[in-house]
Formats: sequence, C-alpha cells, structure tokens
Amino acid sequence: MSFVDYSIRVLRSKGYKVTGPRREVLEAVERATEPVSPYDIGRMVQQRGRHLDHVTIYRVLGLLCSLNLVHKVLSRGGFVKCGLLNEPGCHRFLVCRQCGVLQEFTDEGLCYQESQIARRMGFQPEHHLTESSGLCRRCR
Amino acid sequence: MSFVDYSIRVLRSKGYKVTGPRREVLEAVERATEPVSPYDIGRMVQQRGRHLDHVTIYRVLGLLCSLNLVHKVLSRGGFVKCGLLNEPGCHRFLVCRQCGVLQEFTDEGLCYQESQIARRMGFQPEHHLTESSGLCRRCR
DNA sequence: TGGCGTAATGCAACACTATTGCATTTGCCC
DNA sequence: GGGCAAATGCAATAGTGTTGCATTACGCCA
Repeated sequence: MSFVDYSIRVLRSKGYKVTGPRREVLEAVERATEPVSPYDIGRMVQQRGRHLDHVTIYRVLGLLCSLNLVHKVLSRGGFVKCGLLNEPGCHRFLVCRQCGVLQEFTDEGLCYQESQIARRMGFQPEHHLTESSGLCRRCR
Repeated sequence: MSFVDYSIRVLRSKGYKVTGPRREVLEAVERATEPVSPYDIGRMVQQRGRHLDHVTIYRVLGLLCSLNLVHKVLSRGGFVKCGLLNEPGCHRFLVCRQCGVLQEFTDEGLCYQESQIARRMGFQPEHHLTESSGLCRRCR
C-alpha cells in the first residue's frame, strides 16, 4: 500500500477527516526525495495548479507528525515521509550533507544503549533523535 | 580554567580578535543554564546595560560553533556552551523536555556503531547528532 | 605608547519561518 | 441531501536568519 493510501487509512481510523489539503500535502511529501519545508510544499502544490495556505500546511504537517506519518528532520529544517511505517520504535536518519538525500533506519541496540546511558545520568528517556550526516554513495 | 577564559585562549591561538561583543556572548552563554537563542543572548546582554546587534550575535555564535566552543541544540533551537571542551569526538545531549536542562556526554561505543551502520548503508559518516529527550531527575 | 591596517561590528533592509484568532467552508454521518 | 463539527483560509503579527556596506576598534609594530 502506498504512503498516501496508508496515511489516509490512519487518518480515518483516528477519526480525522480526509480533506483536499491533507491529500495534497501527503502527495507532495510522497513525491519529495529530500526534506521539504512547509513553504516548499506550498510551491509544489502550486506547480500543480492548486493553492494551499501556509497555515494549513503547518497544521497538516503537525498532525501528520503527531501520527508518526512524517518526521521533521531538524538538521535540515524540513519534513520527510516516514519510510518505515510499520516499524515502531526510534527512527534514525542518515542525511547527505551535500545533496540532502536521506535514509531512514532503526536499531534496537543503539536505542537500548542510549536509554541505559540516559538512566545512568538520572534521566527518564523518552525519545532518541539521531541524525548522522555525511556523504551518500553518489556524492562521495 | 573557566569556559570564557578557555574560549578566549582558543580565539587568540587561532588568530581571531578578542572583542567586546565576543566576550559578552561568551559570558551570556556561560551564565545560561539551558539552550539560548541569539535573541535570548541579546536580551541577556541588554539586561546588563549593553547592546549587541543580533547580526553580530549570529556571527559570533557561528564562529564559536566552528571552533567547537558552543553547540547548537537542534531540538531546542538554541545554543549551549560546550561542556566537554577537552574531549574530542562526538558530543551528545540529554535534554529535559520539561525544563530544558541539558547534560552533555560522549560515548565511543555509540559513535563506532553509528559509523558502522552508516558505512553499511553506503554513507561516509562524518558527524553524529544525538539528542535524547526525556525527563531530568528533578522533573520526574 | 601611539598610529595603522584589517578584521569585526552596527545598521538597514529584507526574506523566510512560524503562530494566533476568527470568519467561512467542507467532509462526514445520519 | 442537510446539519454539525472539524478543517481551512485570511489577516495580522512575531520570531528567525542573511546580506551588503559604512564605520569602528583590536592587535601589531615601530
């Protein structure tokens, strides 16, 4: 099932409406090959002859993030579709500093160790954010 | 040696001038107990009766980051002084989602594993960003 | 210790990013 | 197909970040 279709199912199952703007945003994120900002998405939608207010895009992205359908990539200030929809746990990224291309992965070992370290330092761990930057195969 | 003094030595040793604004920024970051934005720093400086242009603060912070004297905490959009000045390698943070308090650490094992994973996925790793969020001892 | 050259700063202007409140529209359920 | 609540669009505004250029001041050297 495609990212868009899956996301629509999740929206419905949680009682959120499936609206035109939400479809547009999902499709834009689906097409994107690197992290896109809310305004990037606005431009992508415009190129297809439609218009979305940027406020709407912010709100839709906020919702999609809360449902774990998209992630915010902090080191790039943009959003990507979740590439591992069915894998729970901590999602990590490899981001190419040159072209911005992104690979997502999870690793239980890392997650466990980070939690251990956090606890040892008096923290109650909740979430791990890991973004490794470097050069992808092509840019190397 | 204090963070400010150490930073001043580094600036001099690399041929950068030690100016009033740079001292002000260093002292503000020194005093801060959680990540501060460039504009936060501007306000802190103002409370002491001086004024710094925000452009200057951005430029000073950029320089200090490049010298690894301060770090940008992406998940908070703010800057902190480097708490492990003499430890090279990958610096990681635990950030309390409630009060913003921050602990810095390094872990060679994690670093090594992340690099291995990156290579296995075709990346040439350069830098690892890890910010774990959770609740600190006090907020728990 | 004072003058000089250059790095650093301040200012102005601007572009991008993000948030809030409120009126209007629209998707969904019956 | 109609009604209602959720979602959107609009307006206004605040915050964040960048660039170019004129002016200032740090640090070197005489």
